[in-house]
Amino acid sequence: MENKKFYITTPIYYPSDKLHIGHTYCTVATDALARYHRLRGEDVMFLTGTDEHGQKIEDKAAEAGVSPKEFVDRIVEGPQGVKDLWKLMNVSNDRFIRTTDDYHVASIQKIFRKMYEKGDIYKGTYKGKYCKPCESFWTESQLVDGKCPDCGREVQDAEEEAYFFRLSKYADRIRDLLENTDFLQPRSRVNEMVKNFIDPGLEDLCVSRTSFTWGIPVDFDPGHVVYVWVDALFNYTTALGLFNDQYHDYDHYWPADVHIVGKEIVRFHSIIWPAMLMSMEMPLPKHVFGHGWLLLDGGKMSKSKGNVVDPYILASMFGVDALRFFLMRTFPFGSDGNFSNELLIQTINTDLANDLGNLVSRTTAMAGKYFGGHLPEGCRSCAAPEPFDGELIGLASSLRGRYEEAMESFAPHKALDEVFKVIQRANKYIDECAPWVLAKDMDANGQRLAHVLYNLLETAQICGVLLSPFMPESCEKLFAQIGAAPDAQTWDSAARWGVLAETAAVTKGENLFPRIDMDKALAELEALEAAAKKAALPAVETEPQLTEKVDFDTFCKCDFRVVKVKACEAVKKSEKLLRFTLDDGTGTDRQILSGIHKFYEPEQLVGKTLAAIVNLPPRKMMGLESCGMLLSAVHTEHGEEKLNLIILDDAIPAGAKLC
RNA sequence: CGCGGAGUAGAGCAGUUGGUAGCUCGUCGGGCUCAUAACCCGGAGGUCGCAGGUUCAAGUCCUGUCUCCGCAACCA
Repeated sequence: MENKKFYITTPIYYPSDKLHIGHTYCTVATDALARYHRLRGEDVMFLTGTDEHGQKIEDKAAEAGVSPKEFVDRIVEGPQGVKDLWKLMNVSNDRFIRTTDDYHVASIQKIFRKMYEKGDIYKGTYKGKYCKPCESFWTESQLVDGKCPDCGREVQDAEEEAYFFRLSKYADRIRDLLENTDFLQPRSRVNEMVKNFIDPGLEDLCVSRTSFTWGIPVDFDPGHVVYVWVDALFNYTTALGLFNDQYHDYDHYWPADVHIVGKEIVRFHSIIWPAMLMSMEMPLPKHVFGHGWLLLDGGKMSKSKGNVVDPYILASMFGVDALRFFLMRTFPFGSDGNFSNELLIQTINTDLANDLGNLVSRTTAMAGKYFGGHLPEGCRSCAAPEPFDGELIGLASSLRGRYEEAMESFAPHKALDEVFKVIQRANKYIDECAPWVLAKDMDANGQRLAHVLYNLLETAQICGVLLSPFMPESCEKLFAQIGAAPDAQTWDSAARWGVLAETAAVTKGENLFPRIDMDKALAELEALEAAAKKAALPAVETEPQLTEKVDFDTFCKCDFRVVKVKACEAVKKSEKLLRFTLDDGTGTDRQILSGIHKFYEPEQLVGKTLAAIVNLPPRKMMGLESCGMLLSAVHTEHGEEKLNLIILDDAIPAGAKLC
C-alpha cells in the first residue's frame, strides 16, 4: 500500500533583510507539522524558499552598491543567512526554492503566457499617482494627505501600461470557497477576507510592471516584468516540476495539503492564489492556515522600531530545541502572542527543566541507583497494582489520541499542553509511589519498585515520541537515556503501552535541559543584543555635507574666538553639562555651558586652549546662563555619538579671532 | 459609522458547541528528599472592560458603549 502523501509549505520569504524570530516562528511551526506527518509514516514534501524579485530588493542592492542577485545571494546563502538559519533551527525542508532559480523563471513565463492565451490576463493601463523625485507609483489609497507617502511631495496622475489578471471573474467561486469550506483556517480569518475584499468587489489585479527591471521578463513583451503574484505564488508548484524538468513530482504531491502563512499574506493565499489556480484549471490546495504574529510589548516587531528579535542569539544561548519548543508551546498558533525573553526563560525552566528534564533525571537516576541501570524481567506487570498506576497508564496511553486531534486541527500548542499534563502526572506519580521508601526493603518491594520505574520510563517513552517533531535532538538524547530502541520511537509505539523492553539499559546522562538563571541570562542577552546591534552599525559615520551655500557676509557675522579655560566644573543635577569659566581676552570672564560631560572630566580641561563662538545670544540652561558655545567635532561610531572639543595650541593668546 | 482582533486573579495567558471560572509565574502554609534549590499537596486573590437583553442557566449568544492594538496591495 502506498503511503499517504503530505505536501506542506512555508511562505517564501522576502530577503531584503535578515530574517527574524517571526520568520523563525512560522518555519519552525511548519517543520514541526512536517515532522509530525513523517512520524506518522506519511510521504512528506516540505518546501520553503525565498521570493527574490521586486522593487525593494532592486533598491536595496543599489544602495549597497551590488547587483540584485549578489545582494540576495548574500542574504540567502551567506553567513547567518536564510539557509544558515534554517540549518541552525534544524528545519527539515526537503526543498528550497529561490524565485531566481532558472527552472522557476522558465516555468513562470510559461504560466504567464498560458493565462494570457486563455484571456485571463489582458493588457491594460495601470492608473495611479506618480511621484517624480521618487520615481514611484502609488495608488490613491496609499497616499498620505494626497501626497507621496515616501517624501511628502505632490504627486501627479500617471498611466502605465500593464497586464491585468481577471480576478473579478472568480469572485463568486472564491466567496464560496471561503464561506462554505474549511479551506481557510482559522475560521476567524474568513470574515476578515470576505468583508474586506470580496464584499467591496474584487478588482482585476495588476500582474506586470515596467517601472523596475528586477523580475522575470514577460517573454512576449519586453519591458514588462512579471509582478509578485504570479512569480511568487506559483513557487509552490514550480518547485514540484510544473512546466520544468528540474523536478518531476508535481502529479504526485500537488495539491498542497496546507500552506502555512502569516496573517498578513492570508489575502494573497486565500483569494488571489486560488483564483489563479482556477484560471490554470489546477486543483486547489486543501488548506491555508494563517498564523498569528509574535508581538513585542504589545506592538508589532519591525526594523524601524529597532525591536526585532534575533533568533541566532536566542538559539545560541538557550539551545535550538528549547527555542523551538517555546515558540510552539507558548503561543496559540492562530492568534498573536506577546514575545519576551522573560517568558522564554520561564517556559524553559518550568516545562523543560523542572517538569520534563527533572522527570527523566530522577527516573533514570533511580533505575541506576536501585537496579544498576537494568530493571528486572517481569517489571512490566504488577501483582498488586495501585489505583494511581492505572491513572498514569490510562492518561499516558490515551495521550496520542488527544495529541493527534490537536495536531490535525493545527493546534500544536494544545498538543504540547496535553503532553505536559502527562509529564506532570508522572511527577506526581513518583510522589505517590515514593520509590525511595520501597527501596528500603528490596526483598519485599523490589518487584513493585521495578514496576513503578518501568511505568515512568514507559511514560517518558510515549512523551518522547510525541515531542520529537518539536525537539528532535533532545528526544534522541531522551531515547538513549531511557533505553528506547528504534521500535519504541515510532508513532505506533506511542499508542501502545509497554513497548519498552523490560531490561533495556537505562543511563542517567547529562541533564536534558539545565535550569536557567533568569537574571544572569537576561543580563547576558542584553549584552549580546547590544553587541549585535553595534556590530550592525557602521564603524564611523559623519554627517553629510550641506549643499546649501552660505554667503560670505553671513559667515563673517559669526565671531569665533580662542578662549582659555580658567575653571571648569560639573553642573549639579545635570548628566551632561559642564560649566566653563573662560578667558576670552576681554579681561572679563565669560561663562559657557557645554554638554560634554560624557566625554570629558572637568579637571582635565582646566588650562586648555579652545575655540568658541562668542556672539550667540545668551541662553539659560539648568538655571545658569551660557554666553556662547564651545566648538567641537562630532561623528558617530557604531551608532553612538562622539564629541571632541577643538583643542588648540597653547601658544595662541586668548581672544585671537578665528577667520 | 472603512475592516478585523483584544479587554478574564498582582503579572502573563487558556477557556470548541452556553451548565459549579482554569494554567504558568509571584505570594502564604504544609509534605517529601529519588531528582536540575527541582517534585507533590493546600490556602489567599477574579462582580470574566462597561451597560442592557435572550435563557431555568452567559466569560461563552444578541444590542449598545468605552479603551488598546493591527490592517487598508505584500515587514511572518
